[in-house]
Amino acid sequence: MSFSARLLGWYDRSARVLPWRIAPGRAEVPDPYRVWLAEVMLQQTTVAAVAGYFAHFTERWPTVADLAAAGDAEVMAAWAGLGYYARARNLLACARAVVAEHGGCFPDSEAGLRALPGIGAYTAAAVAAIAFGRPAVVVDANIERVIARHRCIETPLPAAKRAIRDALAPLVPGDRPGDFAQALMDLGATLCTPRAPVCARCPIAADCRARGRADIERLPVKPPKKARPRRHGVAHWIERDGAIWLVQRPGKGMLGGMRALPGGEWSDEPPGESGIVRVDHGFTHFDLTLVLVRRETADAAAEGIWWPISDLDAAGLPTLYRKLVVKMLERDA
DNA sequence: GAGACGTGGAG
DNA sequence: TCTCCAAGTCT
Repeated sequence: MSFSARLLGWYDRSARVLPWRIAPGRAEVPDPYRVWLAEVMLQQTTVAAVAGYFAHFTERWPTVADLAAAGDAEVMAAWAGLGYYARARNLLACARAVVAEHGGCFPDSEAGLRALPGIGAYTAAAVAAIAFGRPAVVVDANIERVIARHRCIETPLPAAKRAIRDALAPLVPGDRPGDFAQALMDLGATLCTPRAPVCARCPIAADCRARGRADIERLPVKPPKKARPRRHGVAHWIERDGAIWLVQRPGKGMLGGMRALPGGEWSDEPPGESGIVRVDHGFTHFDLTLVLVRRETADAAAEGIWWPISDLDAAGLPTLYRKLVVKMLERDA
């Protein structure tokens, strides 16, 4: 039996049930908007983390036109806590481009999708395959791992991407390419896991070159990690009449475009003053220690908004600031 | 190609 | 506690 037949047979029996997925065998037609939204949310983000956000977004903005008509602030606030906030900025830009330049319908080709904001090689291929049945070569981190092991590719990532893609391309079936891609991702997420893969239940183990190797977990080979430096910052708690002063961070860079507590630039050295509350927060490429100090007044020139303390959940603060606020309120309590 | 860019869960 | 890392994209 062919690679894709074995894989799809397994998928028909074992596909995960996910809110954005149409179960294999159902005649239902996928909604490209929902497929795209899920794919963007799932970039570098776990299924568990995405589920609630996906439900909220699709309920509040059922179509791409609804999303395109939404305001920047409400979309950024709805994304708060999910991370990688450039995705939210690009999400909105993409929705607006689909409405303005494509009459509200997503392009049905990989190239057309790839040209939209926030849609890279992976997402373009995934949407083309899943939403439009195009035989695109979908390669994400799961699929890289599955193929690197199946072919025993020893080249370290990211240089191995070419070999992985070349190995996968001839395996993509003309029929059910979307299920094929999702099957490989499910396989990587549930059986061909980074650690302790379950080869005994793998549908493609028969011809897997890494099966049985004691060092199968070594594949795919990845470059060594770099140490994360620690940085420091000060945030200001400016309170008046049961409200606190919130600002919006610059459109680019860390937490770009997100609502935040005001404060100084982050630095490599600890600040002179010690705060009343402190949080340690890990980002991808550095750890941050942020201290909170009271201030009586905001910068006269600064743009911002007085936000009721009783309704801070609705402010859409990223996790860093939410942690600080929670600690501050616990302290006062 | 390499670095920037979040967060929370698992082992 | 600590490291790894999850359906990547952009510059």
